[in-house]
Amino acid sequence: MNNLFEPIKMEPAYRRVAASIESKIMARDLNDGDTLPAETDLARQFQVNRSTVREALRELQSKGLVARREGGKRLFISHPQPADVASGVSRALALHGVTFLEVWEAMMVIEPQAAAIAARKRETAQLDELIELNSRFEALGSDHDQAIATVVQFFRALARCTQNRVLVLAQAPLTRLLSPTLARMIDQVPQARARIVTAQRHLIEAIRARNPDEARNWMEKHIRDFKRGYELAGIELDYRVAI
Amino acid sequence: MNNLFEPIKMEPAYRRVAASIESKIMARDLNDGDTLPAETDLARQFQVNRSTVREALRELQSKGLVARREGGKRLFISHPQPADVASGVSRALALHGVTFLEVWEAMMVIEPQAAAIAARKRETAQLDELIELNSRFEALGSDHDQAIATVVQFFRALARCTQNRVLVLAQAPLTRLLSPTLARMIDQVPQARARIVTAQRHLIEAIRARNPDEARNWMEKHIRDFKRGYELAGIELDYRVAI
DNA sequence: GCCGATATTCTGTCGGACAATCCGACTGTC
DNA sequence: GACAGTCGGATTGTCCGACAGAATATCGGC
Repeated sequence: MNNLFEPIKMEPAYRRVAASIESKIMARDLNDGDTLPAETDLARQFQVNRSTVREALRELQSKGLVARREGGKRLFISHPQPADVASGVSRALALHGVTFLEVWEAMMVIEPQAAAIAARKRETAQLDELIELNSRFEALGSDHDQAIATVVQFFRALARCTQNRVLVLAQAPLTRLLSPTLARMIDQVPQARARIVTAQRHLIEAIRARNPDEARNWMEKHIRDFKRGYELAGIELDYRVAI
Repeated sequence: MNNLFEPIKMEPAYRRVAASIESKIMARDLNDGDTLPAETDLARQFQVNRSTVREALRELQSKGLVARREGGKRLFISHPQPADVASGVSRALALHGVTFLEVWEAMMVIEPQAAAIAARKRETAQLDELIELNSRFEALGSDHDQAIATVVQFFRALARCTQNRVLVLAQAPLTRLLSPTLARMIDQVPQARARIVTAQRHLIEAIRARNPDEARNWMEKHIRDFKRGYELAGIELDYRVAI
């Protein structure tokens, strides 16, 4: 049966301080770039000890709501950077033991559609970036780490072409989780590089021509190819991704 | 010209402590449910002050890597809960001023495909949950908050039908960002509720019959309907979402 | 106005302290 | 044996005070 009383929650001071600052940020009462008052000042305002304020600040810092400028001392209000958010998501997924197959399936959901949208909305500079990344990938020698980094950058750049920050953020963790296993695949499947170059070329052409269907189809092929590559490389598909 | 030496980065002790514990967790050297040593003990092991350890712990706590059991005192290793991760993502998107249109577009990318996969992979218990949520939504009176919560739960439950944790996590922030504006829409468009019930019924039927195409089509209609509802409610589509 | 030296501020870290409270063990009662 | 009291140790939340070193502001000189 149902309990009559809810457990009362005694939130510690450092959490209340953090929540208070956070709400000011979310309400845009404190804006991006504003400098936060000094710790002693905050301690005075909240009527708590500086240690307590510091613990609250660590929390905000790891949420990405405040940050320190390069080599700087004072804290500034900042907005969570996509890279940080994405790394948090990847960490969570990795810890939950998500398999390669799940990541791949999610990419099959997102990437082809993203490519189609990119074909409709891309801007010239973004197309140039894709072209640049493609030729850089082709020019790379045997440095596999570089190669994988370039492939990942290609995916990210393509996501940016959609002009949709939600899609950019949804996609970032996927490529991040993919890259370690992608390394193994490129190592062991000789023809992988050529196939990637080809797919990228066709994608670029479709996006240049603003042809969504063609872009979607090629992206689908491209992603499907990854799975084929994994199978060829003898990597089990229920391999738990790691970062 | 290029500098010979890179600036060495002097990471503060609390960050090194946090990184050290985090790496132990990521390497599964510390497993889910294990109790963390007491603060004084950690301070002794790392040879730093307890205050320093505490700042490190706050960081891990807000990343969701350690948590405290209900009313407990000791810290335990835990895996980031999807809800926490999703709320971090939504916060980031909201702070970046993402518009309703971007969220909607992302939903158009993810949800129909997710529905198709759900139709292929759902289990019986999950289908029952969808049915339950649908009838609960229909039975609800004029309590709009309850209604929206139920709609959101329906989306989440449908995502779980895909058996894909990546999709679940990718989708969660979207519904979260959608719900505040969804409230406004249901308030102002009288026929909205009936249309939602109908769409959910058709979705359930398609998923029950394991018919991916039908599920995809109905989900597409369903999401498209949201946008129509917004237009009817006179909500501007470049409205910045908030949480 | 620009530049360098100096003073000031602020952070990172430390040590110690104390109340609250959680936990486990122990005890006695029904 | 199940259960309510009691008690002591362990642990957290919070505080205080302190100090070195780095970043920042100030000021005098050109």
